[in-house]
Amino acid sequence: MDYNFTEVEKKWQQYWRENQIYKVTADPGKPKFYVLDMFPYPSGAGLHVGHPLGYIASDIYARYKRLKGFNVLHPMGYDAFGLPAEQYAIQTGTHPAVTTDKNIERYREQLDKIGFSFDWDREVKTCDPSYYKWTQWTFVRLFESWYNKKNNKAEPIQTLIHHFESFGSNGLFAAASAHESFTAENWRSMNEKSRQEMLMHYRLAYLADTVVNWCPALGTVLANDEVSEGLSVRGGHPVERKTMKNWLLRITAYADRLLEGLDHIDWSDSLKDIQRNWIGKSTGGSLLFEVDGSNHHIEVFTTRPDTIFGATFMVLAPEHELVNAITTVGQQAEIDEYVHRTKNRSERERMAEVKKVSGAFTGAYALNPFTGKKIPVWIADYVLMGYGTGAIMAVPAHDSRDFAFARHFGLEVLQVIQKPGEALSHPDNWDESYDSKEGVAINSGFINGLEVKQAIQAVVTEAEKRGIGTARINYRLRDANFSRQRYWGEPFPIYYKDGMPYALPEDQLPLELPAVDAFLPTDTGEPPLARAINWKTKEGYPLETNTMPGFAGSSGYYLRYMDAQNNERYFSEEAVNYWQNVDLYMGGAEHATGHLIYARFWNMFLFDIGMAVKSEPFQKLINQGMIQGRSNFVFRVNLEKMAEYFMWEQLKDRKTGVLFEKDYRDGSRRFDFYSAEAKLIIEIKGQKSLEKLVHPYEEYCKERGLKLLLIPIRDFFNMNEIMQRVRRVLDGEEIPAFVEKEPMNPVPVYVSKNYPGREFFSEPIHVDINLVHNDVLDTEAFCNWQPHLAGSQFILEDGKYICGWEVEKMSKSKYNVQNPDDLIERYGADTLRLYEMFLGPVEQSKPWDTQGIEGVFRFIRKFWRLFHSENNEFGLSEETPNEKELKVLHKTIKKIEEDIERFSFNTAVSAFMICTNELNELKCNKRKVLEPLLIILSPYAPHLAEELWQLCGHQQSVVMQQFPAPDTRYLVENSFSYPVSFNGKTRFKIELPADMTAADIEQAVRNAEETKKYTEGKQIKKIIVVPQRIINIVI
RNA sequence: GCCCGAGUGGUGGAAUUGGUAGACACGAAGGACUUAAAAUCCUUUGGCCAUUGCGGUCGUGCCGGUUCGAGUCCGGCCUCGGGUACCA
Repeated sequence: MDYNFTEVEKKWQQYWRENQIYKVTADPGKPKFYVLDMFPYPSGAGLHVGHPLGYIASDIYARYKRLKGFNVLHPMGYDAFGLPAEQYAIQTGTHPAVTTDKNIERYREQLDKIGFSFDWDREVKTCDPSYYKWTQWTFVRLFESWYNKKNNKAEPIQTLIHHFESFGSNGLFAAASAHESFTAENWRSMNEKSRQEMLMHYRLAYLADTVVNWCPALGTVLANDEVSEGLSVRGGHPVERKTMKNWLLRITAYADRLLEGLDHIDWSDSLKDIQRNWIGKSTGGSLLFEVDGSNHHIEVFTTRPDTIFGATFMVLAPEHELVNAITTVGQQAEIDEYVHRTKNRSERERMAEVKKVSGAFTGAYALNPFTGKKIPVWIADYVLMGYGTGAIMAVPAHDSRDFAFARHFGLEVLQVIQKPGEALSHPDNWDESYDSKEGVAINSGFINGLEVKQAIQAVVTEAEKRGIGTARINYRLRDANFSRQRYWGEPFPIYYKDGMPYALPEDQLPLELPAVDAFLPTDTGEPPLARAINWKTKEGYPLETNTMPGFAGSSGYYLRYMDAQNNERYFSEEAVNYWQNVDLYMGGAEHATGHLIYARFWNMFLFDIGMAVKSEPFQKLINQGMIQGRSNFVFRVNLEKMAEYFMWEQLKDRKTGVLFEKDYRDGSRRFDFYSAEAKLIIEIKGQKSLEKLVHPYEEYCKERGLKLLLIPIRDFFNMNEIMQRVRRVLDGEEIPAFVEKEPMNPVPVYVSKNYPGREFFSEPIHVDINLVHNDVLDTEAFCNWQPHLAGSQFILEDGKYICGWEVEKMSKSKYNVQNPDDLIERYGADTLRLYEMFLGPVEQSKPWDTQGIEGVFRFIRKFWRLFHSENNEFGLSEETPNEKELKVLHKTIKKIEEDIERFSFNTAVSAFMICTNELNELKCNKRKVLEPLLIILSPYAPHLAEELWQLCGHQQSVVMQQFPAPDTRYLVENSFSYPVSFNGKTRFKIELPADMTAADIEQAVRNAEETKKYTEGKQIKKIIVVPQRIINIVI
């Protein structure tokens, strides 16, 4: 063994730990840099190779920045509250804290083995009371705040109370839930409870009745981003709609700032797009419709006020509050039935029936505010209560859903937008609605002839003038549901007095999670915390029994890292002023609509109240790609099918001189092979079936004067013998149809991937990737893998068994999970680090495949050998390096620096390989070349670099060194090999001085021998010369 | 349906601003060293034609365009991946 990575890596990991090499403190004398990874949820399965991909990339960057003189904050911790540990607790009774601690220990062990430069003194666990104290603290601040749209920031609830006392709700411009306006006198006459109820409409953390995503299987409510296609993201359980009282965060107050902030951060466009779509800003207007013969008004939101003249009916969501009030007696039964039906439909059913048109008529009519025309009011579930006002004006001519509805119920369709130059056709003849993104208004009273854009403006202006409408912006984003009916989460620091919630005073935080006798809801359906004994305040007020969701603890964790051990504050002012925000955040794009939105919101709020100093938490973000699994397959043979396949190979295409048919049918009978010419039936089956069938077959053949051959499957291991028998029959010989032999013990047979016909007689079965090396199966290990595989037979190709492969999700059941520990044991952490980077761009998703890791492993040993003699003795030359050697060194320094700066880690690894190959060729072992190389390699392969650095005679860790500057003097070339192309096709190369002028180059090329050959007497029209790049001759 | 992103050898990928397509690595084939294996080293390796050497020709999902020159830019299409979905 030339380089003992096992020993060396252990040695340095211990050194780093004992000497606290990666401990950082705020140091105003140095520029800061904050590199953060999305902290993991510690699952029972441990880390697989996909997790560290981002950690390795960020670790390399952090180490690089440190060598560049930055004070680098690079912490790690655990998102430790979560459903899996709680589900496990329900099943086994083990407290989630116990499971979580155990998992964290395992994670830590795995992380340590990879050699990360984390400052573990700053570790946080979201389930630790000293941490969640600040999650609770922030919640209380949210509860005690409202959003003032005039100042565009959150303010203490006190300022709102002052306003109420003086003006009531008048003159207020705030983010609030819908409610009746009131005067200062109203306010003063309210009792405590009513006032609290009123304040609840404004608080940034508020309690409200909401239609929620209820997941019965998990026994909890889920946020929108935790539900996908009507199923829970975790576990895939069905989700229902249910109305419940829950805590919500008024994130919608920040919708515009969340949107606007995206313009100032360095995230990928796709991620920004996802967030923009999720926020879903749409600009339009709200219009008020009178209900004919009543005092009720229906407000609608529309992005197309210009189509108001085409509104031929109106649709309300079935849950709309006015439905009951406006429904006529005659229609009551129908409406009730429809409302009942939609209410009791699961979310999945609703989504599955999207294409089906349904609805019911209320019997009421609304009046078009501009024309006064009576239009019928319907209800239908294609209108959602949660968006806009829960009511729409339907313009069937120009909206596909309204069109479908109108057609289904025979409602009027009226065209109001027309594209210039297009002929009018009657809407009755349309198959679909008419696209109205562009065009001019027709049939539209005072806006006739106006372009869409102008028409929208004109309608809004007119509506405002008449007091029947206003310009309005709407967001798709909903307030975030913050309650979970679960045990394993942060308790709310809230108690109830007279049914109204109040926040615990700060000195009573943290409110610790109580002990419970079981992790299940109570018999009355209350959350698990209701089981806790004495779950009330000192004064005896009951405490909230819901807990906070997963995203609570992960929203502000990056701030806590800045000052993780502070017992007095979330974090000190000094710390936040120094560390500011995250400069580089590495993590998965799957958090785009969850964590990454909530954290931005959380941070903006903390910014508003003067805690955070930057309004955006994560300046630059890189999404590491997902690592998919690469599964291997063996092909299990169906012996009968295989025998039939081989037989057919011998019989088909008149190979025997007579024509055979395969799968010949006679009534309900079927024969494998039949030849009308030779009057012969050949049947292949297992020995035992043949024994049973021999008589019926013989009878059948006798009746029809046919010859018969019954061939047991086992004979196929001797194809020659079978074909001899066939030939003898064809030659007219009388031979017995069936020869009884000893039955065969069936053993599983597996056929190699490229064996001819394999796909016809075998089926793929997942095989553990650890039994496969470069797609070649270790057949012995395979036989020992599972008991039923003992004694398996293999049909090989070129003496090997080649497996099939496919890219799939990494999962236990597919036997394709690769954990880093195994690889570290075999190749070492440095190889793993380099290989994960070498695989391709960090941002790209790719399958994990260990093919190729050997190459990186070889590089590590080659690099080691640059410093060692053939007998593995360390030794460097003190000679002055020559130009060539210096060029290799400085070229590499430059390339590595450029590559790290643009997060191109894979090409940097290549550059190290090229450099090593070149120095190897130059037989260079000079200290002046190799030492700087160690420093630039150290972010990638820290253990190897430390060991060699020490062998070089240095006392201080390589981590403490400075990144060398490339000396461009050595990079200057004095000649350049120009590719000469003709009409863009490269033909030959010409070596010319690098500083030659374009004119001289042109002349040199004209005179070149080869030029004449390729012009072949044709006239040169033009020569393009790009110095130091190319020459192109146009002929 | 709508909004993004990506398609390059047998494989992972490189080509940074429109300028030598396939760097680097794996795999494969052949060879050296070795009693043997491992390790190491050398040669070849996009397809087709030619092969004694020279070379020729096609080629970055498909079709077209801009340009002296296109993997890179533009238009249209196909396939795959991600997001989202009665959002008015």
